[in-house]
Amino acid sequence: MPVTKDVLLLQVITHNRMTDKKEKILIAALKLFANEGYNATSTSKIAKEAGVSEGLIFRHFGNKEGLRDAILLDGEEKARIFFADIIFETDPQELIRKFLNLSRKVAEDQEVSDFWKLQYKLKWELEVYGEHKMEPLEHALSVAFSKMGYPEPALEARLLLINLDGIATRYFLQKNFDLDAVISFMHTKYKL
Amino acid sequence: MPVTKDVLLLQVITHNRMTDKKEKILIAALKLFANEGYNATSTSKIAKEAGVSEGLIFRHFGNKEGLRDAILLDGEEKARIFFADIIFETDPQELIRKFLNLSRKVAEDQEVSDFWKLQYKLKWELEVYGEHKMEPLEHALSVAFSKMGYPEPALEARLLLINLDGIATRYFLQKNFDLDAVISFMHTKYKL
DNA sequence: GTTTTTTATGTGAGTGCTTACTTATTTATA
DNA sequence: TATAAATAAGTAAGCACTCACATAAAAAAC
Repeated sequence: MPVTKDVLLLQVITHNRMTDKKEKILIAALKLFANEGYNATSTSKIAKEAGVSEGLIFRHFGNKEGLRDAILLDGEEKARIFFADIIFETDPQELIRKFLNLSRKVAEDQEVSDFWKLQYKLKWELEVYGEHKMEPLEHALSVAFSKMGYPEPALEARLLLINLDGIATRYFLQKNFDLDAVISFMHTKYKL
Repeated sequence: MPVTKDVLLLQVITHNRMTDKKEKILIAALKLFANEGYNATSTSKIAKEAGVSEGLIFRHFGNKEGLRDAILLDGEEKARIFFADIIFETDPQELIRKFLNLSRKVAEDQEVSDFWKLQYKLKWELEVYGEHKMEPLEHALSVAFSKMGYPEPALEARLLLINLDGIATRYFLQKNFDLDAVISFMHTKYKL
């Protein structure tokens, strides 16, 4: 069975249900990890924020690392959904355009913004990049650049993704970063 | 008195001297903060790594934050020195070439690598970008692009610096990142 | 359909250990 | 000998995690 957009969406709809309190722990941990960092957030703090006994964290997730991994696993799914619309675009120009619009889409929604901030924060705190998450996107970009006649589509795709990491760094950390100026400049560079 | 390369270098040579053990603490803390993170590194660990009693850290730096700030302050100076050779280059093509060579220079020296890794790690842990550190470099790049006839030199410079942040993210976090492939591709893109 | 048994969910007071930091005392240097 | 540098041995607070126990929900037995 081939992987399609519908299959990706289905995987989220059929996601295993969980208890109210378990979900509250996940939401509280996501918020605290994103704002204070993983190591700086204690399990007692998470329990307090979630309105739950501390022991329940360990009942559901085994240990603190288990809670972290549960959040990361959930994140992989969210990321795939977030990229699905780009990956299955057939027109190359439109694909690049949609890709460049990613950061604007992130900036528009506070919850989405927090999610990606956490992803980058954890990357640096745990020192794992998780390149497999970006691989389908890189491949789709590479195909698009190839269709558009670029001489080095694979490298062109990689460089564009590296650029996205740079933009994320600035957007989340530099207080007066002018996102629109940079994105529209990139539009002209790629002749869109 | 105008700021020149010599003035920048002088500031390091005349830098206040410090005791052996104080410097050992700074070196150990830099290494541990860079590789394990600020919150994940205990003062006792630093003392052990430096071969020094734990109390000495607090005698010299007051508290853990004081040690962190001392490292960051030292870092601003190191960053200026590191960029000086690029900023005072007059030939635009050579300036861009030297800039693109920065990451290779970082990769060559473990201590320099630790230093820049720490800078980025702390950026994310403390959520401050410190754009003023990069401003002279951005200005120099902008002038170079202007000399080379680029229509939007300021934006071109900013995009190149953003790219550097992306490259740093990959270089420090993605285990199999091919730095040389990306850098040499950028050389061709800028026709160097 | 009610009782009994089993399982899943949840609690809060502990556990030993580590943390950042202090203080009293000794060692080196000028 | 006076002052600064360094140490060893603390301290209270906070950490991740455990455990005996309570309750609620589901399954099984009658």
